[in-house]
Amino acid sequence: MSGMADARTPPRRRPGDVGRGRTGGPGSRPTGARAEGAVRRRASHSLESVVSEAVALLDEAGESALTFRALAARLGGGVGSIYWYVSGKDELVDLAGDHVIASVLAATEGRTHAEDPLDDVRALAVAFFDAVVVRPWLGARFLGNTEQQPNGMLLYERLGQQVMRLGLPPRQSFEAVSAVLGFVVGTAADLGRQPTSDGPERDSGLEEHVEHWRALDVEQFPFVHFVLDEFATHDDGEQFRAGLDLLLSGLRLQARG
Amino acid sequence: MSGMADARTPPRRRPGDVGRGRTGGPGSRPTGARAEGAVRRRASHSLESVVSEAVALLDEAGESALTFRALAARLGGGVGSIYWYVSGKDELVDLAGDHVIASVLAATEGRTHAEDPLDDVRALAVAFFDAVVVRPWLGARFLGNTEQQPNGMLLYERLGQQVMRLGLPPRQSFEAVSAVLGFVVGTAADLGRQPTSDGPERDSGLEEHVEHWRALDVEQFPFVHFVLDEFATHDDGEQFRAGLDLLLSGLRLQARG
DNA sequence: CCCGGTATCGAACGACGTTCGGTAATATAG
DNA sequence: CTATATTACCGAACGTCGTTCGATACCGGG
Repeated sequence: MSGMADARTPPRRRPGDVGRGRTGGPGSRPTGARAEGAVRRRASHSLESVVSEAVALLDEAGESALTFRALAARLGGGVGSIYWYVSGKDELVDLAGDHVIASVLAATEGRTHAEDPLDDVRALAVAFFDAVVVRPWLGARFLGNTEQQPNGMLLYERLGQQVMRLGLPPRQSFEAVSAVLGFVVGTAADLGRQPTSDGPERDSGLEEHVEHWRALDVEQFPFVHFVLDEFATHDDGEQFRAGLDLLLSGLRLQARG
Repeated sequence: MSGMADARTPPRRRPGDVGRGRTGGPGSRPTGARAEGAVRRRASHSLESVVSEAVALLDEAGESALTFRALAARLGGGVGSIYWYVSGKDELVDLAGDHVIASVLAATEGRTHAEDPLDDVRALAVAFFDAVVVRPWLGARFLGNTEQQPNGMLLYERLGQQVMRLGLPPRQSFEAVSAVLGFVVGTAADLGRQPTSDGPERDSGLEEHVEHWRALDVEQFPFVHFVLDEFATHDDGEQFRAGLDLLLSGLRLQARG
């Protein structure tokens, strides 16, 4: 977005190829802790700590909170050090997203396949949705990138393997998986907007929203008034699953046809 | 994203309430043209010109190209002037998005209702998709805001009115409209990534992508290889409509329930 | 003519991503 | 053990960004 004008020059190098920068060498310490006596004045990082602290920062205070300066402070080091592990902010956010997807995959791994392939698809979709809905930054960034990151790829494959069991031709299988993924990410990003204020007032601005809707002219907005109560009392997860079921029942229909 | 730290203080005022800042006064000129003789050294703007130039900037060169400095230069004026019309960048992008949605609404207005309500839903959804898929900035920004902007609200209502004709109860109607909108925006944002390179090489990086997929291990990624050819030859619009039809056929099933 | 509201201007500010020369810590060689 | 190379870290400095603010031009009504 700024700084130099032009092409993306990669950093000098990367420690290993994947994983930690300082694997297990002597004096290897956890996440950038401070001096452990009186020795060692410089901090020590690792790709893992950089990425997971980035995720923490994003989860705690949103996309705007992830700055190289804030991240460096959190790691107890300097700004420039981060560039040893990532080539820039884009890559950092990509890695953070992939990190989250990895946890989704881990959480759903090993689940024995249900008899109905679509039950497996649903379970995977719901798990992914739950991870994205509380992370607006993930939805916004991952649209369009989902199938590019390693773990995004794995998620895509896992979903696809279940759809394959339906016996549809390649084209329809491809379209089905893309549709499910698009729906999940789109809906999750669309719904994930609660300020998470869990104090005494946890309207999270919803009542305010409802009031705004109610104030609209009934004759000009008949539908809005028709569904106003539903909007006021809706649960995001339920709403998502209802939409997902519409999509999946359409898919089942196609599989039978 | 930066500058001052805290609360959003609105600007001094807004010229009218909606529309032009200098409505039709003497010497009112189109979009910030330069001096028309030797007189008048200062530029003159309007909310409309500010917003439409912002849209043009976004469409021509993407989200990062929308800068207050670039916009001011395009309008032939100074940076500070823009703040007379909008309170900040957020509002500017919101207005730009609403501007685009307004054009979608205008383009689909007056279409006589088809016999099948779902045909109307589909037409509206496709029109909206087409507008978003070529505008990544719209998708990314409008997730979660869709139902907040005036024209977003109108789009929601228009979609809802067609769904109402299915005779479903409020809850299911609400869920259906939300699902369709989420799917449209999500999928559009997901697909809208062509670099629009229309030179001799218009792979737009797709072949590169295909190669990357092909290189994956067949045993570990059976689904990816199963749909590889489809991915290589797919058309975004077709893919979207196929997914939309799945969703709509599920909805039809529910309406017959 | 002047005067007050309206609209425009651009220098300046702080935060941001990124670069780069320098340096500490460690590994390896002699 | 010393010398040297490699690895990892550091933070001042640069250019761009959104935003603010006092100054100033424009304009219609007294």
